[in-house]
Amino acid sequence: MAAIGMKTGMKTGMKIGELAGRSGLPVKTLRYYEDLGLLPAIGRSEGGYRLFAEESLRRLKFIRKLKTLGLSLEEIQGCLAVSDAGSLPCGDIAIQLECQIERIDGQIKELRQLRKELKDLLAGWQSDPAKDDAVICPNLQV
Amino acid sequence: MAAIGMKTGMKTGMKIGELAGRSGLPVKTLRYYEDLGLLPAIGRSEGGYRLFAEESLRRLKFIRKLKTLGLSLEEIQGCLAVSDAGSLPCGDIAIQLECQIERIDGQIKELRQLRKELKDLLAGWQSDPAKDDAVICPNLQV
DNA sequence: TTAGAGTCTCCCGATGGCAGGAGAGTCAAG
DNA sequence: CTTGACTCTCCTGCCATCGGGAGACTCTAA
Repeated sequence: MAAIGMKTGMKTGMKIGELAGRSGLPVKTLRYYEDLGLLPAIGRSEGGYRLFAEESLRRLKFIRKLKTLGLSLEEIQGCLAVSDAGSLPCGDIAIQLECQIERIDGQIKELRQLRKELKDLLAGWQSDPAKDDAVICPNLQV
Repeated sequence: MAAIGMKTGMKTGMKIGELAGRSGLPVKTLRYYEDLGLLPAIGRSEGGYRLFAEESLRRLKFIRKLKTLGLSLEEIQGCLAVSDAGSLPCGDIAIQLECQIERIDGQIKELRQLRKELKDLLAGWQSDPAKDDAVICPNLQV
């Protein structure tokens, strides 16, 4: 209690709109994250407004970064839990990212397989085949 | 009205259960397709049961084939509409399949890009970096 | 004091392709 | 006639990630 007008010192938290503006995320998203436990508020104002710490900005950047890397909110929550427990989450994050790479590899493999199938099919495609009432499209062996 | 017991000749359509059994698809799916207009029934029995023609089996094979190739039911419906209009849908199907290849290429590209990003990130990963209170994970530039 | 902006909770919608179930009617065999 | 299998319509849920809006409340600046 030193001086009057301690605007910077007496931070009691920012409201959700400010956090939205500063983070660039919609208010809805922030509420959603808070509901999930991903983004804890430091409390509520007398009127019931969520109050967030400056720290939340860092947390949001972290969340969005992992999201752009393809992690689900649930996986991100796991990483954050490690961080919140006090230890550096780097190891756990690395594991998640490696899992993500494997998932991506699997997806790429499937897509390539499918692509090959399509290509092969189109390679022998007859644009104007003899009409065959026994099939809808003579190019498809169904 | 020739003979009695014209079991094979007097086909008035099969009920949904038979079609399900013969096509290997769940009843629910068939009803869904019929609701969408993908699989028209030839009518209803007195009791209100859907009645399907033999033709429906061919149609279902066609649908499932295009589905395994990654087309949406909406796209398949487009192909079927051409067929139903009397012309061979081969050309339109080929267009859809080429679109599908392009989509797949786009997806593969995105996935590869993402994979590269992840790999690069992990390449310089420090499993036990110096603690930095300004970031949650020092390996992520957020 | 009052207007307006911000915030609250709660509920619905959307995407795609069905699955599960309730409650009621239909049909064939015994 | 009865029983049990089949079918009908209609409603809900799922998977993830929010977006939109209603109705009520709070806060701030003039």
